[in-house]
Amino acid sequence: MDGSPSPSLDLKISEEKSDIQTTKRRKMSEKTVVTVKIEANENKKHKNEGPPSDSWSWRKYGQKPIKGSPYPRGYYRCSTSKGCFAKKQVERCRTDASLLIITYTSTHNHPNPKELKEKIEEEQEEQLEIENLEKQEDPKEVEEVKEQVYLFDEDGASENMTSNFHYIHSPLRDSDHQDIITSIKHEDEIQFTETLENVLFDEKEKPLCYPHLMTFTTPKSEENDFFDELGELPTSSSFTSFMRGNFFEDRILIHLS
DNA sequence: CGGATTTGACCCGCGC
DNA sequence: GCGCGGGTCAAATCCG
Repeated sequence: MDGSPSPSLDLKISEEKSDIQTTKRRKMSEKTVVTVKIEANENKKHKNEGPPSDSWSWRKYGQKPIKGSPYPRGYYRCSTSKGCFAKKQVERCRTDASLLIITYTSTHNHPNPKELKEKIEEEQEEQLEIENLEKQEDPKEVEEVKEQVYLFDEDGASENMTSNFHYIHSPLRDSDHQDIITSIKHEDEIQFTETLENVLFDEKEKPLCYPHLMTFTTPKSEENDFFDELGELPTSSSFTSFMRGNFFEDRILIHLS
């Protein structure tokens, strides 16, 4: 404080900074919250508070202790692309250390490297198939395969994957198959947000996490049980449709290495 | 040596 | 206006 060289300069810098920050903050409305169950806690030895790996590469830029929680929150931003605004926050559930709460903010503005790689490999395989068929000189079959490939590109199934960049819905990906499961919350799902907010973060009356609600490691026969339990909650149609639409689609496998 | 992580400082919003 | 809590920055440090 005593050594501040040029007050006017400092002021200017801080003004610019605050403009940037407020702009950033306004943009941060798009959030997806994912709770991740980590069964194999033994791996904590290797990666203490480390985040589960997903198909994006993240760079940690901060960590803060969170009031009321024994666990700090880590702040990560996407390091794949320089201009990418995607961020995530990783913290442990206050009441259940085996639950990670990951909050994704903003979407990636570039393709997912791994998905891109998979796509390229897929296309190469298709190309190979075409070439093989052409060798066999079966024009009809060749045409069929070509058509399929064409349609795949035409309807945007592959293009959208790389142009829409809404990857936050399946943020975590595979490798070692630990049991993980998760719930996901989108900020624009207001009713559901409130509901889940109550479940996860109601400090006044309830524990902050309901592990039994989160642990969908084998959901086939337990789905109904889960929804039975939810019956006590003020479920709205958007809530249930959200759950059916996204919840189980986004089953997540985590690689802890 | 370059990229990733750590960590204290700083800034901002919000509630009182 | 002040203090608190959360989010970000950036210098120092670590690591492959």
